[in-house]
Amino acid sequence: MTAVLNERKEHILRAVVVNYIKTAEPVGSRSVARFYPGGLSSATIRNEMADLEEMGYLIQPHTSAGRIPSQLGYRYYVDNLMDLNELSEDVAEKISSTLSAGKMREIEQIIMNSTKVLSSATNQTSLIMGPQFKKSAFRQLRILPLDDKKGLVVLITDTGYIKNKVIDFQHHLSQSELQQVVSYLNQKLYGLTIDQVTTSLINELKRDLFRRLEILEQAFILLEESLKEEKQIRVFLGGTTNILNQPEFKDVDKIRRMLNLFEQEPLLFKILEDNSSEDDIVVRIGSENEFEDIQECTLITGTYRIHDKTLGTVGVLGPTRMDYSRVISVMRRLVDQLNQALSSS
Amino acid sequence: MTAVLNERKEHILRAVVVNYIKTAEPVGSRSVARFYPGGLSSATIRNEMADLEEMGYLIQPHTSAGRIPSQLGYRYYVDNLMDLNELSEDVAEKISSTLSAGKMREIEQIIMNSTKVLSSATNQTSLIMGPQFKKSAFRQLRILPLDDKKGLVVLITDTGYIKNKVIDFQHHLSQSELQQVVSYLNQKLYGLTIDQVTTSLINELKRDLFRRLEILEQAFILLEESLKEEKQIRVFLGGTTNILNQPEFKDVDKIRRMLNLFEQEPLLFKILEDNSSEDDIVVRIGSENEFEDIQECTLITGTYRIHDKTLGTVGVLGPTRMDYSRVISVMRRLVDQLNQALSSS
DNA sequence: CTTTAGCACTCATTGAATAAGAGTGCTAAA
DNA sequence: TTTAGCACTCTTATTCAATGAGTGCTAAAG
Repeated sequence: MTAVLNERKEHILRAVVVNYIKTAEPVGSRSVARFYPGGLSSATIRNEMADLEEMGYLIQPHTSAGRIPSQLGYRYYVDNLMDLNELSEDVAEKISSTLSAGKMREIEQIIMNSTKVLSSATNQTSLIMGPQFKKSAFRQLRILPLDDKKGLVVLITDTGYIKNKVIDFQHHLSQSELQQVVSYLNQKLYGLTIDQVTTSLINELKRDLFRRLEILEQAFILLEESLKEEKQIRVFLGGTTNILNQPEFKDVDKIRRMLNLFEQEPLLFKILEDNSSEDDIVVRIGSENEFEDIQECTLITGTYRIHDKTLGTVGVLGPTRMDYSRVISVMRRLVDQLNQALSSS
Repeated sequence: MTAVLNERKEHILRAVVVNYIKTAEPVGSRSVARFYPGGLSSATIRNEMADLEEMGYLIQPHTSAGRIPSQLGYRYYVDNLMDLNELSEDVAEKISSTLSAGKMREIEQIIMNSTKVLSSATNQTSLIMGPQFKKSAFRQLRILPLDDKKGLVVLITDTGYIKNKVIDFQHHLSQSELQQVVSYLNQKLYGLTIDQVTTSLINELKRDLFRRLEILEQAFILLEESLKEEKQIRVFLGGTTNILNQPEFKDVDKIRRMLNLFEQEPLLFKILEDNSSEDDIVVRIGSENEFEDIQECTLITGTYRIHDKTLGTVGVLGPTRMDYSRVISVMRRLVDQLNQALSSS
């Protein structure tokens, strides 16, 4: 990857990153000297730090200040220097217990709880994208007559989504006519993902059915609305107030921009979706993020799956000065548990 | 109500309130003099203002500053001085169009949209409590067999709630057995509110049924979970970032406390529920609020109904320096539209 | 008795000047 | 190559005076 630093420089870079993550203050040569095992003097460290700055790994906020890691510095740290610390017992415990308590829970419930654990365990804002409805496979469609004018359409997918909608019948429908329509639809749609149920397919089905029964215009509404819904996948947020604890967000204006972002679900969705990869865990530091609004932040994402099918993405968003090691281990753990919790249902 | 002020004092109090609401700056005698129609000198105004302060309607932040309304001052203004300004055409339009666009919408969707209009039209944070599930009346219970091991329980209330849950059958159930159970349950439960379906009633039903069929343990889970849910009514928030625009929230610490509150749904629920009254619109200024966390704020609430049954509460929360007139007219309008939108579905 | 002009006074805010302190870069010696 | 030493830089905190908005009070005018 990037040019390899000699061991001493690596030590120093690590010292700066670790210290800065902890204190949020520029770190000077003296503190690094204390940190450095093979007792070097601060003067030597200063020279090395000047080098590291020239190479782009460190930044000096002003002449008489210590150094802070640059984006490149963080990147080098994450790629080469960071060692994943073990999760403390209680955090691991907390994650497991939150996710496995009652088995009989809705998928949304599971996810909402996940945002809570994730944000509290990382002290950052967490965001989790719910399972992508449009990638779920159609399993069953049912119509429950409520009275002779109304019915309840129920749509069930393989990922456990259950959508329903009350519809008005235009004309009276006999039980057997309803049966016919429903079983026809089930037969045609079975196994398709919601993605694949295009408007044209629906229209085709409609034509087909109208030939036999001149009714049921509305029975299709649920399907059509489900399609629209692809743009409305929910993103769940947790710990949004955590950013207020970060000194980099002591400026009210920055806070506003950030919270504003949090209110725009579609944007969050895009951000998460763009980062959803087959990879285990992705770390996007600063301007590595495509979205301007978070280019002062680091976004760490992971994907969760059910039966090896990618369902959604979980993310942690915070300032670039973030405890990478901790966040990554927490997220790894969470995704594991999430996978288990979901596949057992 | 409170002691009545003479006309001149009322004029002056109104001037102070209106000005302060607009500018967020303490208003001095000179600005009131400009505002006052019957050209009085600032000295006279000063005397009157000193009186008003002594009477508790005004406050002087420090000796050489103008006056700001006290809580009592706001109260007097709201009760006696405020004239409800007409809603501007475009705001009225916006509310109507948001709520009546597609008729075929879920109740949750309607409410989420409402929070958006409400917050953007008032520049404050809006909160809306979803229909109280527990006060809805049971209408129908259905069980849809999915395969021979699983079924979908569907619970429908008169307020349009549809709850569903996949259950595992412990043993195989014949179609007719299922029918029996279901119709028995429907008969027993019809018309009861969810509130009234107590655990003891459920247990009674269980005993009753077990005598006939030794199965269906899980069919009750939906019911039982529905009961638990009474504590989980969702509160929808809109425009939380609006508080950041208020000068009274320029302190990061206050912001944190406020946002923290916003993250605690159960608390929000309590706050709204306590304020839900049969009355049209309720204004709670400062310490009139029971909850400490919002005693620097004003909460204005209204209730929406369907067929004359109170369903939920909508609220606007902001600093006591709030444009009462505007918020109240917007809310009145919104509640009206909401009532219409809900009763037409 | 009420209103108003006049004036001294108060207090928050602003900006400049100063002091303190942290940390650097450079030089020269080890 | 490393290190001690020192002058230098730049931020932060503090003090101080100046500014100005607005008041309260008094005494005169209506």
